[in-house]
Amino acid sequence: MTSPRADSLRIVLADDERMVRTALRAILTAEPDLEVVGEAATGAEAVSVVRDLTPDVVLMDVRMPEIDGIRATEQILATLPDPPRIVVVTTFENDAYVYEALRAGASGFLLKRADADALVQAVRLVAHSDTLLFPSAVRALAAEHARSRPTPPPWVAKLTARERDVLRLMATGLTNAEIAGRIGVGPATVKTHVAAVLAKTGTRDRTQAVIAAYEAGFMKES
Amino acid sequence: MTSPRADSLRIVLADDERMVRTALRAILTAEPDLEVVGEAATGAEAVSVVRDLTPDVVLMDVRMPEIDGIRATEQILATLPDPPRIVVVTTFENDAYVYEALRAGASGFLLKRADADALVQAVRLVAHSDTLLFPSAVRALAAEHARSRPTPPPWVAKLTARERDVLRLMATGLTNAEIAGRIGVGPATVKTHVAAVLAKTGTRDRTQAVIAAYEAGFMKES
DNA sequence: ACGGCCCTCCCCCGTCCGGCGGAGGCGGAT
DNA sequence: ATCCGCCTCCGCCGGACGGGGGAGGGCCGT
Repeated sequence: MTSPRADSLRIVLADDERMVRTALRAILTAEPDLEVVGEAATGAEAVSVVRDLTPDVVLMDVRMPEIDGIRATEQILATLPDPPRIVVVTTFENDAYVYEALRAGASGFLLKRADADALVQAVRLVAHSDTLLFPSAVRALAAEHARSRPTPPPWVAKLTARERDVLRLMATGLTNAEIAGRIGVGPATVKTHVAAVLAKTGTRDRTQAVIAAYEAGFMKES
Repeated sequence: MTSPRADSLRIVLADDERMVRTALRAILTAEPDLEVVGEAATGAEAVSVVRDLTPDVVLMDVRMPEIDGIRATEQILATLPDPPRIVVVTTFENDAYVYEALRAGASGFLLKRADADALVQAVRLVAHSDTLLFPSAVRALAAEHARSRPTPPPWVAKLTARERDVLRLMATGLTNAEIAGRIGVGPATVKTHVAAVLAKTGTRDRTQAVIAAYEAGFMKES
């Protein structure tokens, strides 16, 4: 897709912290074959800067004001005919946003505490090739991960402790009577809790509630 | 962990196809800072060769006779005090083994059709750093992927096509009547299929059946 | 031609479930 | 001191569900 100029790699930095941009620029410009051609402090700015400068590689922070790195990545890849390779930069590994960014089409990701050597090699690597270390397999993996994620359910927070207990037991296949025996209350009480769970989850029967629990990843929070 | 010699990176190739080893050796030895110190044609051989030569990087094929690349990776990482970085080499992306290899502790993976430039850069990268492109986040992702796999349920095969349809619809929260309307049969027929599903899955009600479907990863085979 | 499997549908019946409205106690917040 | 949320229970009712048993038709392999 992106064809790097024969002379040097043109890079755009997008990060809301000036210090980070400065540090990245210092590291990258020390290399003769790398050139930082632009910076952006917000996602929106990143989109327009990239559109104007058509760099080879974008180092994109995930957490930025206005438009975050994921949306910016989406917009860049969707609107540009010959989009740059986008490397997502984050402070924490296991950042959930990273997976979404990869899903959005980012070519790689990078921790801010990576040393200078790794940084420049990564930029060169991602610019010259995508058959390696980030083939579509990883993107598919991330996509799958993100697909099972996008249910950061709003209702979980609204459930009371008791209702959570009951839902958890519902999701193991117990009947109301069995749940009652398990948590040491009367069957009528369980019915009340079940009704509350159904109302708060927006489901109409226990089966749908259990499905919602699974889809929301509720069963993994054991 | 691994501390590369200041002079050059010592590499071991493990692949059952001689041609592949030759090709990799040709590419790598063309670089002044890379040195191929050993080869192995089987997983078992790879383990002993690595143990003897203590290289910095191992390029490991996944599919090999006797012991495959995954087990070899496990054994190397488990038995050596200062293990090398292991890069898994595969022909096909989306190779399911790749995820298991990453889970076993491999530092990266590489497609055989990767070009020479990408190959050498990847080797350097993986030898010098792991804060980048394959931090533990990706490994955790691979682990999660592998963890959700090992549920190849025995009963799925025993379900008839119709019963699979019904189970799939059950797991979307539909009632028998709704399922009947959806697949264009009478409610009585659906009841029959549901009963068959319950019997074959060893569950007593639709809720437990849906749980079984989710636990078995049945819902991902859409 | 026959048995076997699958899909289709029927009736009866007992149970479980979910919706309705109501009630008491208890603790924390205002 | 009062209100509000949570937990605990009660009865009533209609509908959905699951078990049991039976039956007809189509397809396939023997």
